Amino acid sequence: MTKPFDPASLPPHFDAAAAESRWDQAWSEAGVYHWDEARSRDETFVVDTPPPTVSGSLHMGHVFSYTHTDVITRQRRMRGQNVFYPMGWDDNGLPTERRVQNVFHVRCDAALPYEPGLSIPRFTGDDKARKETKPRVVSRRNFIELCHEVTSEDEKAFEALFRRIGLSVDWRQTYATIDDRCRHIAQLSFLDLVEKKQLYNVDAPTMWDVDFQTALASADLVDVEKPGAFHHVKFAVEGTDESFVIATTRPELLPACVAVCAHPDDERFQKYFGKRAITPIFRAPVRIFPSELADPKKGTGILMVCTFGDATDVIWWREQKLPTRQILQKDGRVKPVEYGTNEFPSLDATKANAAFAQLVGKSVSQAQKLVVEMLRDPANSALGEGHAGNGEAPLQGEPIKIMHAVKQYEKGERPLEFITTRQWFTKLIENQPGLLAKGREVKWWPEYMHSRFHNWTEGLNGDWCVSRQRYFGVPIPVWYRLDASGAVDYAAPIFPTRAQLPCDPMSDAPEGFTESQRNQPGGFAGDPDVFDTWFTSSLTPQISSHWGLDPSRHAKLFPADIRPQSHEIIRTWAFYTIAKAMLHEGKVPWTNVVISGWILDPDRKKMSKSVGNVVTPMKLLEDYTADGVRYWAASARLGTDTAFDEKVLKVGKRLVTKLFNAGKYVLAQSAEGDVSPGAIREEIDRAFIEELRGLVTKTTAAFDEFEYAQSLMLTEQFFWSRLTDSYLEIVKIRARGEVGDPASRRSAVATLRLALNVLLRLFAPVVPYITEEVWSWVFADETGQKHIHRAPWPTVAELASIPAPKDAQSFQLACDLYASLNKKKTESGASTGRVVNSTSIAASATLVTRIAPVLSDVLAAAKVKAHTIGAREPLADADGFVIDAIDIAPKEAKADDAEAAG
RNA sequence: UGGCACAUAGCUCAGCGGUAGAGCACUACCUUGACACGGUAGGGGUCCCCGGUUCGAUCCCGGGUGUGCCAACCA
Repeated sequence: MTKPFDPASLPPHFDAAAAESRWDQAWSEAGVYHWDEARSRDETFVVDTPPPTVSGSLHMGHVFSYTHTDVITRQRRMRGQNVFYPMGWDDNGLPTERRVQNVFHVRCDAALPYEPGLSIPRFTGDDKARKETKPRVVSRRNFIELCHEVTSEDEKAFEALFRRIGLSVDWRQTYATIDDRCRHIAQLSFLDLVEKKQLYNVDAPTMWDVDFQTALASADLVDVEKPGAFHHVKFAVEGTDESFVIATTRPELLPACVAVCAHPDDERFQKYFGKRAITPIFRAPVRIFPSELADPKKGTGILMVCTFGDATDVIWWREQKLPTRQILQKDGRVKPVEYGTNEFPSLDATKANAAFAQLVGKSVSQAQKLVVEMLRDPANSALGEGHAGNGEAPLQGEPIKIMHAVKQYEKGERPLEFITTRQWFTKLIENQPGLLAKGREVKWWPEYMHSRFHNWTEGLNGDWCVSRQRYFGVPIPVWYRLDASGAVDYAAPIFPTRAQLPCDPMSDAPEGFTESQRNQPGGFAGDPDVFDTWFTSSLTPQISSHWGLDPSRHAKLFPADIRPQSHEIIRTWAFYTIAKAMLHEGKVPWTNVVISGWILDPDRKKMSKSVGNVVTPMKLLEDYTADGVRYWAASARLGTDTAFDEKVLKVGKRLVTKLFNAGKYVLAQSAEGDVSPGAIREEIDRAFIEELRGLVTKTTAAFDEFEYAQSLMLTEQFFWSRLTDSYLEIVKIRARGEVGDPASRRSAVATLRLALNVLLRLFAPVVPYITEEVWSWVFADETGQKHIHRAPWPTVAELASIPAPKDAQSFQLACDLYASLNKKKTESGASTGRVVNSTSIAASATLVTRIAPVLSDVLAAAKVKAHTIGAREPLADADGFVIDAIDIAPKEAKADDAEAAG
């Protein structure tokens, strides 16, 4: 006898919310998702989880991609792999910095000393009070402590949501990108790269955001379409009576003009090469040189080179060894300079200085207006006596308005500037070939995502600026000596020893110095800067593996097996992670990158907080259950952007309900004696199992290619259309013992139970709650696998003991005949539940023979009392079963239905 | 301007060298003992356009068009 299972003990409807919290707790207590440190690397599956930014909230885009990872991970766990699935929190960086400033009304000053035990209350005042109260200024270390306080709350909320959606994370393996270990490993990375001569510091023009006042890397930039205008400005050619007109969108940089250039083949300007031009207003003599980079068709074909208007200016400055005339300071305003010096030569220094004085302290846009006004004044012409056109205004015509793409910081508002500052750089350019090779070594899913990496890497045009002039981040672990006059010696930085890490050079003194020597002549100064957040985030595989801290753990967890992420950060996160792994150990950081697409809103726009079109998960989890939400996420293939569609969630919830009901029904079927797979002996049962074998093969192959959506679709189709709509309906009567002998009843019950058991496991990675629920009713005890998520993934080998059917199509034929009978009933205006007194069936001779072994089940299911079946020419196999006649019994009278009885 | 991707039923999406699929929506019917969050039957598509390869193309190749992304362009 089967194990007693009383379906009546179950609630009529599945209470998903209760089950979710119950199972989450049970899984936690049982350690179902724990990584086993004792098992070997080759048995282990390591996930390099994306650490979400914890300043803010999670939306469906997060749920989407994290579910993809979880589905893959769960299937690996069921395949017996020792899964390492950590979670990180990215709290390092600007978003947290801003939030902490607001929450506590504080500002950070890296120069201040650390105040141990400092406690700052939350700022409760209104906006007015905020304006009137001066923010409390704290040291960087104290600021970081405050960041921890704020982010730990977000972390709790995030963890709760991630648990609710059933991420099978090993919550013992967590980190925050600003915690001690991450700081330690990031600083170790810095030291290692210094030792490997892959890191250097240099005083050079750097991409700079004037609002945040920090250096940037090209990966931090975005293009923004902005209005601008071409200004046509006349320059004179020294020692001639000639002149030419340049076009510029940045007339305010005229005082920083250091040269003029045109294409070498441009006949209009060839005669000027080697001569000097004279700028208007400032009357600075500047070189005129040829360059292939100048486009004869653009503007007027001849242009001014300034220090620095854009990236090309930097190239010309470097290649042509042009002088530096930096007129913008770090806040984007014009700084004081003096004309008539070597640095700022002028043929009329008095006039130049008078003009420039008006610009000092002005912003770029204010300066532009002023310069344009000056250019309208004929007195400011570059053209001296003897020049044709002497006496006209330098500005030729009105500025021509255009829209053009301008690079700016992705989090910023104003176009970036190039400002000469001292920064630390990681070498990329000389490593380009190696990086491209590493990109090919990694498997990309989908494969075409590799081209994103390849294109970006191939297009690199500078090293990676890793220093940022911010407060909240990992400090750059460097001090500099001060000479007797107090000047900083950047040439020989002092690095900490590895034992000193993690360290904050603004709070800690270098070895051989005492704190009293800080900022004193002959003493030292700490580097006030922090790392680019990607400098730390690019180490997530090493952070999880405790690189540099625990060699044996590192060997077990590095490189990782998969890196899940979305495509817009291939150029940042994926790229930098590959770069770090290569530079440190010559390895790839992971063997597979799996790329999730985006969730788009119904207008096909990316769901993002800044656009304000995000859908938050909580309501959807309540309405459609965690499994329903996961079903939605798992329905989308890797790499594919998907429009958010609530209908899919509905389908997911329906599946959950159906699994609950089907599970309940199947497990309620019982038979005397053995109902293990050995009892499966009927032809139709074996034919059904044969199809199940095909499903197991196909879904397993799909998962091997990370095609979880394909696996889900196949499993769902099989469950719905093969099991519940067909097989279950056809064998119902036999399973109830109303037809056939006890052995055939056992065969039906055994088949139903085996199919349910297998299907639950195939579904488990996608819908962990309902599958665990149904599993727990009977299978948990029966198999000894307490949790389905540790139960083995189904294999064909596991089904090998069940003999193949005589005819692989037996089940399909039964379905065909059953459908034909149903169709005939429907056409006759009767419901499919009606009893058939008699019917006559015709088919090809082969079909008549082949249907025989499964005929009784079909007739029972269709409630056929009497039938004839015979071969008829010229019916072919493809014609299927033809129902010639059907005699449907009158509607059965119900005992309690007087009307129907009459 | 270049690279990549996508273009299939009203909607969201599968599929794929052999004359089109699912779910939702729609129509008709059925409260049958797991499930009406169900079932049965059905309507609905020049598989973006034009060429080519092939016995045969929605699928492969070439060229368009449209959409999205990534990059270049910033004088």
